[in-house]
Amino acid sequence: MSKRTEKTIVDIAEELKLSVSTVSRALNDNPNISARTKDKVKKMARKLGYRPNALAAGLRNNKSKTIGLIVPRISMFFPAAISTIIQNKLQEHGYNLIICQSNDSYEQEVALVNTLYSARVDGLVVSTTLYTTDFSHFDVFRDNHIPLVFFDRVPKDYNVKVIKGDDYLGGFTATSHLIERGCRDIVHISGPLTCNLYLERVAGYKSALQQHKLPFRKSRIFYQELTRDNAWQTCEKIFAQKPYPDGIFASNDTTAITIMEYCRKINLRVPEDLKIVGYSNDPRTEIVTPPITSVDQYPAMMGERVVAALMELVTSRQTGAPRYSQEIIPIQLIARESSAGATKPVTKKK
Amino acid sequence: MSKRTEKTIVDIAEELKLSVSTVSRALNDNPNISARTKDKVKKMARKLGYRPNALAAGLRNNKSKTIGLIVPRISMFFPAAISTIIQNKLQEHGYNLIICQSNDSYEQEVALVNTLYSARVDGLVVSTTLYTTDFSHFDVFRDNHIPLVFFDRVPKDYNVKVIKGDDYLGGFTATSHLIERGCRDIVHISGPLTCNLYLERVAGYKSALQQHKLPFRKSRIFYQELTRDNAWQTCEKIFAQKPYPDGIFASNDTTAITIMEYCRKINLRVPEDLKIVGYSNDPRTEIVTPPITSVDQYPAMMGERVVAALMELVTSRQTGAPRYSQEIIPIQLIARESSAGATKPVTKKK
DNA sequence: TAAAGTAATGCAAACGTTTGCAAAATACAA
DNA sequence: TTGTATTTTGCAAACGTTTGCATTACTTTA
Repeated sequence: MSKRTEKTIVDIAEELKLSVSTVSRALNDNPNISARTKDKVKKMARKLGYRPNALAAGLRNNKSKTIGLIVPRISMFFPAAISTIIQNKLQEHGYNLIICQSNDSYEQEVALVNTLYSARVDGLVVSTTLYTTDFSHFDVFRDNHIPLVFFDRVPKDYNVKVIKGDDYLGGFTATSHLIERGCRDIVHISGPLTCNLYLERVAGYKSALQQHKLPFRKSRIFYQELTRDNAWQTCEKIFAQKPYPDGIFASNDTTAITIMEYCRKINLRVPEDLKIVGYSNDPRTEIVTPPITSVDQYPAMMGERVVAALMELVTSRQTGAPRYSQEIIPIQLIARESSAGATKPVTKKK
Repeated sequence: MSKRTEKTIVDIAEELKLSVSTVSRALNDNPNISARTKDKVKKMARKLGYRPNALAAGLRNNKSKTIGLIVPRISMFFPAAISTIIQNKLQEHGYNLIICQSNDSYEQEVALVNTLYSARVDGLVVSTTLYTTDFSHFDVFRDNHIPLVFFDRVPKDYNVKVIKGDDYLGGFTATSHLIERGCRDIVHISGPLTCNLYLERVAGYKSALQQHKLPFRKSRIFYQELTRDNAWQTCEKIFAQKPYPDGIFASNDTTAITIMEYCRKINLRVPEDLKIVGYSNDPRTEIVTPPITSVDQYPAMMGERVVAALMELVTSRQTGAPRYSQEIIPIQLIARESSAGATKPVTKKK
């Protein structure tokens, strides 16, 4: 019985003795409807409390004015920051955003891709799971030429639009920074190598060591999901026996912060005894004591580029515009107290 | 040309020489379709790469299996935590979630409510803007009996389902705690009173003072948007002249953290010279030095209750189930170092 | 005043589902 | 076998829009 109040353009048409097509056109500001009619229609629409039905319009037009977004989790700084930007930018373009979290589960990601396809989103933005190595669940989008953009955690060997940070340079810069500040035995705590961006940071780390003629040792690098618990456990391993490292480059800030807490517990001074660099420039790095050096990834810029790329794809759905390409967002090292110390000459060996 | 690949149930029907109705029923596991037919249909659906069109189904059924969520911003701890819970819970119920941010702008909130209505969401969950005092933009939902649930920042005098924290008790507990730890001159930094929950916390603050026979002074309470910048400025005001307060109860953790940083800058010892209590139990309170006492609001519980309430409303759309009621989620004070100190007897005056 | 041109409106089909009701096919009983 | 009950399937309308094409209503010009 409650449904009696839902007005449609048919109601407007009847009320005004016009045809539905005229009403539809009037509401959409079609140029060949007279100004007077438009006015009448809009007034009546307001009077009746008419609300357009996006489902019906979407069905007819084959577009929903909705974009899907899949991120690992919304509670982590970097994806949250990007989601915010994307949401606000898309709003300006008149698009809605369906934000979904995969919780870093491959199965959930697959399920989400399918429901978002069913929802007939006009485009999909994804930062993949840590463990996504098979990308065939995105085929529906790619093969149907529905705009598809990946950011940050992006696929390897899958032709698609990609916007990522400069992770190689990030790893290289972070490590070089530690070396320049005097570190000679640097541990790297990395995410799992199934995720491409960690691979690149590791490559940057290695390359920095090499360039400064420092030995690379497999035992000085750890691969793990970068959670607080794992960080703590790894610290226990690292500091179970001497010699202690004099620097740690952690591939996220949660890990870096946890390392610092561990150091406090075992009375290791940061930065005097151990220097730490994190990744992402999470605001938390600034409020801990001492503040932690980190690698900024310019989330705002990345978010804006994602939306720009998406809108390009959306508007050029059938033109021959290239559906894939890779864009690299720069990084910047933000030096803070956790890696302070005299910049030492780096060419001479210890 | 790309559209040629989009299969529909009509294609399945033709392929199988069945009617579309049979195919539809088969896919929906309707009981009076034979098992053999169901099997055939599902096989063919898979073979053709059929994907249901949620828009069409939604139009026909007058439901979209989608819920809308409006929060001030997704990058703040509390709304982010709740959103995560809500999203994951809804997924279990087979619902999609459209997360939107109002950025604490009333105009944006109004706009979002309208587009979400147009999108024909099956329900709406809202934590309002700081400045929302007129709630008439929600009338469309309320009057059409579309499930509508508010949490945390909830309306006043607007009959609707509400799930909120125990803000009065939170304010009371936080203040009492400071008093018990020896504070006699307690500043309260509150959010704007347009938002109901701050009003209640203020009431709790006052009542605690009164109960311990401490004077309430208007000059010791500040109303502001609880940002980092505002917190810093307020600190400058507070510490521009003596006597300094010996305790501050801040209505969010960002403010509490900023106060602590300010204290470090002016060499005021926390907790010896000044004790601090925040609100929300943001994980950041735990990693700063010293860790900050805060009031936990049980976001997980609140999120779960929100979804439960929503699902109740959704499933009992036309039964006479009450569309409004208020639920209070408990709070708990988490005492940390920022308010440490001997528990002093509180009855005797200074 | 009629012809021709332009502006404004209407008709009807289509988008992809679901579902009440009718019809057909099968099973069961006599 | 025939009739009846039961299971399975099909027909067609409906959901609320949009849009190509046809039609009608106005202007303008000669």
